[in-house]
Amino acid sequence: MATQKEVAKLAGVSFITVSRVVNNEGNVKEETRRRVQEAIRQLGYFPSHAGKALNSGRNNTIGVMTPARFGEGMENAYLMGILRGIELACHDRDQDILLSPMSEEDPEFDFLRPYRQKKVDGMIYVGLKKMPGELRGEIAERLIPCVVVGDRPEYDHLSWIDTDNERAGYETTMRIWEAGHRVIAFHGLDPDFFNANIADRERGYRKAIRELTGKDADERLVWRSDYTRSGVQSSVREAYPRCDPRPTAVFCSTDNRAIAVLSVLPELGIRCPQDISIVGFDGFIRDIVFEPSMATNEQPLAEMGRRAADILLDHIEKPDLPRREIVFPVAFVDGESLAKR
Amino acid sequence: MATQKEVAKLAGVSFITVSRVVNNEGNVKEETRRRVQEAIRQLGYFPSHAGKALNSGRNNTIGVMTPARFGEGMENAYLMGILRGIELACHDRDQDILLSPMSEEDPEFDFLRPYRQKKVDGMIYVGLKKMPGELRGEIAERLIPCVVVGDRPEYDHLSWIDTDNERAGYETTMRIWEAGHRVIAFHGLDPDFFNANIADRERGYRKAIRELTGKDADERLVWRSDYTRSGVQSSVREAYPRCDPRPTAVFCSTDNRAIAVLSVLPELGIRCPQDISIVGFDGFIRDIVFEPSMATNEQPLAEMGRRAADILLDHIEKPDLPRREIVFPVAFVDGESLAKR
DNA sequence: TTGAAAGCGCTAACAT
DNA sequence: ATGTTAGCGCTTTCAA
Repeated sequence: MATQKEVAKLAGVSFITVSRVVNNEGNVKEETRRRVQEAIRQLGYFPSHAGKALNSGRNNTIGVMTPARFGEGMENAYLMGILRGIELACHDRDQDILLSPMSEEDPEFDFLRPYRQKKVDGMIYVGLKKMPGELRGEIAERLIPCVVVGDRPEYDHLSWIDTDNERAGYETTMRIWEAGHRVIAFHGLDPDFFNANIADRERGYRKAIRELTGKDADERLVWRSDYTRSGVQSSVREAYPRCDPRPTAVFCSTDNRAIAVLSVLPELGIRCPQDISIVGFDGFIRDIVFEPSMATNEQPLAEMGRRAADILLDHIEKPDLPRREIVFPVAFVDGESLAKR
Repeated sequence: MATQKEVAKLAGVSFITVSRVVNNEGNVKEETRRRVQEAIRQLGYFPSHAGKALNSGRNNTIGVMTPARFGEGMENAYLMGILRGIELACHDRDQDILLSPMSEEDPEFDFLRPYRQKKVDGMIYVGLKKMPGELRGEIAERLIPCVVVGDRPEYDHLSWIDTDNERAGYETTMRIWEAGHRVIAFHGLDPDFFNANIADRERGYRKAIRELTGKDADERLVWRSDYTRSGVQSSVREAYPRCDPRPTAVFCSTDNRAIAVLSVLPELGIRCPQDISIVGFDGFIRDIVFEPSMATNEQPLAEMGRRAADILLDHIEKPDLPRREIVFPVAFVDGESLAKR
């Protein structure tokens, strides 16, 4: 592919003039400019990224680091929603996105590699799991432009964007109560796993229950499992019959859980919403499950991704900008799965 | 961040020795190597990508170009599945993935930009729509390493990977027939749109019907709409009552369509699977819709993405390799939505 | 208005 | 075994 030099030769000027034309700098006679442009067109010249990057230190590329992986089906609708927003912001600001396939199982995985190689100007961490401590330390110390999405690493120099999961958990529980339910179960995550979002939702649930009943939540009403459908199903099979009185509503910490809970109801001989109400969280399945339509909570994923990228790019351009902490609200979406009693 | 030069200074050697150590070349005394490594560690040196790329012409990055965008919810489970596979291959072969946010609405969008800038070594086109003709021409002419996924641009130098949609459409129709159905509708796409996959599935349907009945398919049984749920719904509302006799099964060209069809049944006073069977295509909702569980067809998306990336990387490494054309089989997944009669 | 020289970080080729 | 020179494509001085 053609280089500046070749264009220069064809146009009968020096390569620096080509550079000037390409970058729309002044100080080029109109006729020269035209000649250069013609040569560019003729040779199909395109400025090479590497030369530019080497020189300027800028890549016009941001990295997305995440322990979450692309999956098939629903698995990673969260990551996809965030990426959608990042993409929009990057489109507006002429940036590309670099995905570096790394997995935590890798003994020597290093989320920051793309930055260390100067392949990207900054990074967005989409953290369904917590960001590793050493990573936080290094990012803070070396002032690496970075924005965390979906977690709140209270750490200097780390900007983050999150939704108010605790509040959403609280308000959802309140809403279920107001619909007339007095025994409300929560379906969360096994303690072997950790997920900040889910933990926050549970905290909100507990807080609401405390306020509403004057007592701490009955632990028999807090159901738990791993991430699998079968795990959820067996947890419900076990936990439901043990509850006394039986819950009339289950607040599920994710839509996937809500679906799995829904699927196990027939064998327990109960129906939704006649016998039990179900509320989910995420909004991923709103368009898919429609009988009953699912009451859930929706996070503004695209908006979050977009803000993350915008903040990151601001940081990159002006390193002294103060870090940002943004909490997005979660929107409740009503559905038939939540019935009045 | 430290450079080779600084490391060299600290270790008391010349920068070329640092390069040798970093690249594990021979001809370095063990003691020198150790000294250099210590200096590298101390300074946290990491080879810069730009310098290397400028020199070698290789970026160790492949681009993914696609008119499909990341979406929220189900919208782009297809793209996500493919990306998953690309990611796996790239992980194995130490490559990164570049996403360049471009949209066709953009007057001056140019899918090849990242390649022209030498930001990537090759590209994968994930084509739910057909690849624009000029693009195909340029790629072929300039021998740009490129693999097309989900379409078959019969063109020199263009490798592609696709699933056998026509055969899947044919076999699915056969299967529905074998289940005892004699009036089988097909739900496809409005002619205003084009989607090679869906068109192929329809072709398979028509072929099977011709073989089975000795006649061309009854056009009243070929339903069509745009991509929206409400579009699908109203198409069914209109088309179903006009059929005489009424179909006992609908072969939907995508799962999204199947869901939408399912959702409109109540108002038509028919139930699935008792009154009408439904078969989908894609397998995206297998884990979500379970009453009835959906009979569908699954494409091996991750495997496809993986092969695409592998082929692309082979092409990049050995430009003279012949182009590849790979057809993956589609797997039928049985479900309660397809009932015997 | 144009150009020459130097340097960004790295490696290949050629010394020593 | 180690170092020197040159050059990848570009931009930033500085000079004409």
